[in-house]
Amino acid sequence: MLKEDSFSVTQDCSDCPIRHRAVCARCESDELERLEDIKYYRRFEAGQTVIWSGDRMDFVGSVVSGIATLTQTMEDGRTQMVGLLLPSDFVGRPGRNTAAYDVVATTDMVMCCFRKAPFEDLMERTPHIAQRLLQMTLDELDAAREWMLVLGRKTAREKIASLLSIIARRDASLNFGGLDGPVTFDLPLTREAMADYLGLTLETVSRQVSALRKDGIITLEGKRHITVPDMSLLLEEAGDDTDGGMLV
Amino acid sequence: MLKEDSFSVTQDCSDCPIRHRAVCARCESDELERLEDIKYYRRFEAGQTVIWSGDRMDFVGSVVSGIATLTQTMEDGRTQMVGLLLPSDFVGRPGRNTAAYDVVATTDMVMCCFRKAPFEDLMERTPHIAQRLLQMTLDELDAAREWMLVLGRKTAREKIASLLSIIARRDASLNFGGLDGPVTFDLPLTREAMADYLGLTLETVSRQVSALRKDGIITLEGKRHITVPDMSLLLEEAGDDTDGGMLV
DNA sequence: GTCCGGTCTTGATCTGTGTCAAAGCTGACT
DNA sequence: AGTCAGCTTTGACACAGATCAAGACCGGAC
Repeated sequence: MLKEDSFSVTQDCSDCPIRHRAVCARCESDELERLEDIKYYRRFEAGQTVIWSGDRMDFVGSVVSGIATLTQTMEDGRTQMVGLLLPSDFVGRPGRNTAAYDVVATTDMVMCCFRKAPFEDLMERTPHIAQRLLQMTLDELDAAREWMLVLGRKTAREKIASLLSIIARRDASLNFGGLDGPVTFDLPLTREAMADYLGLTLETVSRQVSALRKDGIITLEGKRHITVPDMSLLLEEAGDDTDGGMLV
Repeated sequence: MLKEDSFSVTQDCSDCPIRHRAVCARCESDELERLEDIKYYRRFEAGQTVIWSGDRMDFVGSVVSGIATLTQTMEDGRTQMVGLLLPSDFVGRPGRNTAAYDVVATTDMVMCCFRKAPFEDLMERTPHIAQRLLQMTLDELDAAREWMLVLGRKTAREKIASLLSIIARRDASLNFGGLDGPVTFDLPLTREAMADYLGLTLETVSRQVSALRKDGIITLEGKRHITVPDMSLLLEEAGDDTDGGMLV
């Protein structure tokens, strides 16, 4: 279950600042009005595991700001990140989930609760929203499968390039920036988190990031601020000339 | 698009031999009757790619017999299998799919076509079936995420053990067999296909299968017929003591 | 300022898996 | 029966990435 004391309601949803891909009081007001249910913000603080593997999800929500990760763990402690939650991403599903949600940076979410179970409501009362939910789930499935290719077949350098291009793309689309000129963004993950995502060690991540810098594919300011002079070069490094959307 | 000449209608669905997890004329007759649409068998022959990456899926169906795989490919030819279709599995989704479906062994499917687009029909006319579709998609997503852990963090030996235990479990559940005593099954995949699934080379697969045999975890008759004397030993090798369901 | 913990980089070495190569097996076809 | 092609096994070696270890950097607490 959600640990009730790990977050707090901060404000009403009415000034939701960004467009959400899922359900959101601002952007989908006409659809959600009819649900007549509660919409509100919740804030999750960094460093917490807010949903545990095996928890039942009794809500739907959309990320407004911050970043969280979805992680699978083995008994001996090995972990694999299986998803990244960035602003505009949707959270929530019927039944139990199998991965743990860890908050990396303070994250605000728009939560939508329902009088009945959220998913019964969604399916019965608003089939068109249910259809969107299905579409988003399928998108996540596609993303997971593309990531399987990254994990199974790409080299360390290609993996790093893949991750950077995903984050760059996500960032650009949120800020309505283009991918033609240089792209600049802040890396929201530590080297260790990147390693967890890519099935590598943090040392290898560090080395490969340095290598990409030496080769002029990326520029670093500090540890986290990255500029990509030419996205097509990065995509080439990723072994990924299709510039179609990848990942979550 | 489905290559229309790559399969043929063989018989009516009325004698559908197995229970399907998805939609099936026999098992869900009351639900599907109301759709008043065509249900029929189609046979796909081994060695074909029947659906290509980027194809639009204009049908839903369920595997009756045979085996097919879902594969992602890079431009340089590296491939990663991202899903396995075994009897009782469901196929079909709105929109385009990103992976190619390859038929490994002659596969019969129950196809359900609709007067309108299949997924509009599903969502609008039968929300309870739509809900099942969502649930199945989520199950696939869970499976994909568990597989990401396998690909990213497990050793070759653990990967082999994971794959074998998945197939053993699927096989046992289809044949209503238990997992307590010895489990026997036929490996439906070549060493190369196993390697594609596991992000390994076929040589490594061969070596690790031999190693598991030498260590008494499995017994081989011929190349493909496998007996697992004690499933718990195999699960331990997989680094996977939870005997919960994995993968597709 | 100094200390300190967390993060990141770099180096040296080790090892698991890939690569290349050769040969064994098995079933299908003539 | 022989032969052939596809699949599989096994060996020798190479190399990418892991592991172990030492420091560098950087921001916050005091």
